[in-house]
Amino acid sequence: MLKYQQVANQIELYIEQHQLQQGTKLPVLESLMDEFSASKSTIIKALDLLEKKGLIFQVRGSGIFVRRKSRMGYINLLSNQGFKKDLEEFDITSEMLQLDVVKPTQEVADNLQIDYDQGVYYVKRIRYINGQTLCVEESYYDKSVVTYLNKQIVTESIFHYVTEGLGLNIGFSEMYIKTGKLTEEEANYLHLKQGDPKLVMESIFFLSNGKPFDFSKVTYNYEQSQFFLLGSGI
Amino acid sequence: MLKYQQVANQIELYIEQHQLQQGTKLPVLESLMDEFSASKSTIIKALDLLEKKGLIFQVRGSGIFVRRKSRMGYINLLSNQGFKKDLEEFDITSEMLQLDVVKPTQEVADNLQIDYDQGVYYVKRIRYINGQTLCVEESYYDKSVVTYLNKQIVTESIFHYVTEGLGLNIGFSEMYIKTGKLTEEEANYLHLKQGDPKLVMESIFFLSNGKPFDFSKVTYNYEQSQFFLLGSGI
DNA sequence: CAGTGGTCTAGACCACACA
DNA sequence: GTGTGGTCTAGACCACTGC
Repeated sequence: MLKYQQVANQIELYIEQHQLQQGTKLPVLESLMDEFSASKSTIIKALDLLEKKGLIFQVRGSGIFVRRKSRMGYINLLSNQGFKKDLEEFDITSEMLQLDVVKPTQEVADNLQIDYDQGVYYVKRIRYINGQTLCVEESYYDKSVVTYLNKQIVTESIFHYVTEGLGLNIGFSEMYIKTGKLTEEEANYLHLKQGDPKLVMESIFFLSNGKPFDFSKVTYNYEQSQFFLLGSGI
Repeated sequence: MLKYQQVANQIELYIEQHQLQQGTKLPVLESLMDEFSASKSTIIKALDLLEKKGLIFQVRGSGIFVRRKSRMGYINLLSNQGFKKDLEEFDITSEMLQLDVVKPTQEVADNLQIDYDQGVYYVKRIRYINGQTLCVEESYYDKSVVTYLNKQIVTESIFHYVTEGLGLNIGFSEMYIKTGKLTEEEANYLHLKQGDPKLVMESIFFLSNGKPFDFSKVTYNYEQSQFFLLGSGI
């Protein structure tokens, strides 16, 4: 693990364990440099990580301060990207409804940047949060990248399999969010009524070499889902 | 302006003007260092900015590549620039419905971290996109920070006034997103029906010293609004 | 004006991609 | 192995905050 990540983790741990309240000032840079035997740049890089995570904020000429905790019960749009680590915090289970190799529709082919005659894995799942229906998820995986899927992989974590099993690196993602009215089929899955509100999130995940490999459409239960997002800088 | 921002701007300009396509490889670091007479760290910091913005992606051991453009017509949740930049091809106007100094409710006082007897500015606005109602916005400003507001400021840009007119620095923000059903009043404003879907976004904006000064609740017309978000790293 | 965070540099060394 | 991006360092200097 990189040094600045280690430093960040240790500072984070310190804040948690000492239950530092919002506004508490952390030691000045020079102290942190001494404590962690690191250069200024390394400390700053660690602090930038924590700032991005929303734990602290830095004020030039003044100090480094603990930021208040954001509201509980919201899903973090930027850390909960389907990655294993973030899903573990909630009690999320999933049930597979379908797993097939299909020809992509134009929409899917466009988003995955593949030809219409290339096969894709189609996966349909329902996810539950603490036993309640959270969302219906339809995912398409480029079969030339994700060469094999089975029920076990799909029920556990596809992303874990992609990174660990296939040794691929996930680089970045795009997410699109809209609201609309539930169709009859969606309403049945979510135990809601047709015409009720839904939140639809389309995501595209890219390998670190820029190749898109996963296009997903997720329909959320509007009663079970709320999201949050931290902004920094302007 | 800082050097790494300048470098980032120039590279961005270069990509735009040469209409570089997705996957195009940019010059290697050393070339960029020469071209901009900057050190490696400075170039990397510039590239990090562009990566965060979603313009490029960097692959260790391989190169720096242009990322594809994301879909048009979506509002960037992280840009913090209002809608102007994302929807600049559309015609956005806003109408002020109310501007008053009021006592905060508990919800407002909590979010702005002030006492119940401190005054806050209450601003209610409607925003239109191409003549259609986009959203209804209710904002509360801590009056001890935003000491004065009038109709002109509110109709133009409050954030511009806060930064330029009052000389304050905006530091970071929190955003909370949920969906629900429109109330009768909201439906009237948005020219939709009671019970139709709505997307509600609550935002809290903080000065760079950590003081929250703006708490806003925005109710979007579900037919007119869609959002996007770029993820990077893991 | 003292204290503190941020930028910038030059260079050593490391980690990964690709052929 | 070569090329390329990333980490890390030590130190000079800059910019902002607040007494």
